[in-house]
Amino acid sequence: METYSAFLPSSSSTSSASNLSLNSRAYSGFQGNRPSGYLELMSSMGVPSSNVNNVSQSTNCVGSEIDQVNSGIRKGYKKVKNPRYAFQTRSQVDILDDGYRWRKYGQKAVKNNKFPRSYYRCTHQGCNVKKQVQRLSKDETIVVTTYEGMHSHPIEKSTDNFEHILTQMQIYTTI
DNA sequence: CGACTTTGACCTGCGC
DNA sequence: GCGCAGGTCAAAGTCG
Repeated sequence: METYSAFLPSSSSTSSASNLSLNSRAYSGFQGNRPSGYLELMSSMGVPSSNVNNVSQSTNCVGSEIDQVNSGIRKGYKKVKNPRYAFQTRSQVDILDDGYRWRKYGQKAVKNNKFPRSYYRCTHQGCNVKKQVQRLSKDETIVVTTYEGMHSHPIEKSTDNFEHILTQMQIYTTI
């Protein structure tokens, strides 16, 4: 899971300026595949929404990465190479309500991080999208959410609030 | 009772 | 080969 860390503010870098540059870089890397920006990107990859009540202040779309690594072959699942997309959110809570229903299937302590990483799977039948949620130890107000895979079904909740945030994110990334 | 969380065990990949 | 870290499973527990 360290592969996407290059997209995250590696040093102190919670400043907006630093995030901005990182955002732009991450975004430009995406543009080849998703020319319409984050809103469409997230929508198409199945991360369309969240409840703004959970987002205390800013949602910095820092990480976004196609990490073609996945877990190895094991009973019941195969070596699939799904794209992964990481987002950094400044939030008081770990779980952002993105409109989908998730079931937690694991939690692990992470090295060099006092906060555990939580593993979630979309509960929709036939949809095997996963996400990982982890809080940064160096700045515990920041939650990093990594999505893996694409939803094969519509959103289950209203998404208005988060779309507003996404719009702002899009503005950020297009500067 | 079904959906969900918790948590220890297990498996795999990787570096040494 | 060994140990570590990351990722997943699955049984047990909790909750509405």
